[in-house]
Amino acid sequence: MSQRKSFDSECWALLEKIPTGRVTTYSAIARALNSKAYRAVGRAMNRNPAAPKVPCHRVVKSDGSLGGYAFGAKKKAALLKAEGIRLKAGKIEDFKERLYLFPFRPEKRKAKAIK
DNA sequence: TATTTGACCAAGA
DNA sequence: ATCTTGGCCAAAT
Repeated sequence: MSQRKSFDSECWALLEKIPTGRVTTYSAIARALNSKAYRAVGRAMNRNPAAPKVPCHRVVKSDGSLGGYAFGAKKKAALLKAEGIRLKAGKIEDFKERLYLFPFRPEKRKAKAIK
């Protein structure tokens, strides 16, 4: 009963947790799923189920550049700017501060550190 | 089943 | 700073 949803579905679900005006990285999503499949995450985005509904445009690369977008990189930049993200030389300004990381929860709740 | 591909990442030159 | 190389994982072919 574990993992009855596909890996891709899990990725899309996490996207909805990204606050407006924030961005996250492919790596962060993979880590949230306790995995290193950053590439699989990106592929999942391309196979995005409902583009405007799922904020896949808020997912960027680790170095602060936007990365790709199924509707075109230009569109992605425009969407981010509309959310208040400033771009500088094709990269996100104050990337670290704009970056949103998902709560990291280890499988073993040995310590009640979270929740 | 094996191979290929991809909206990536990190390190090295 | 850019470019190359190797690695990483899941889904598609």
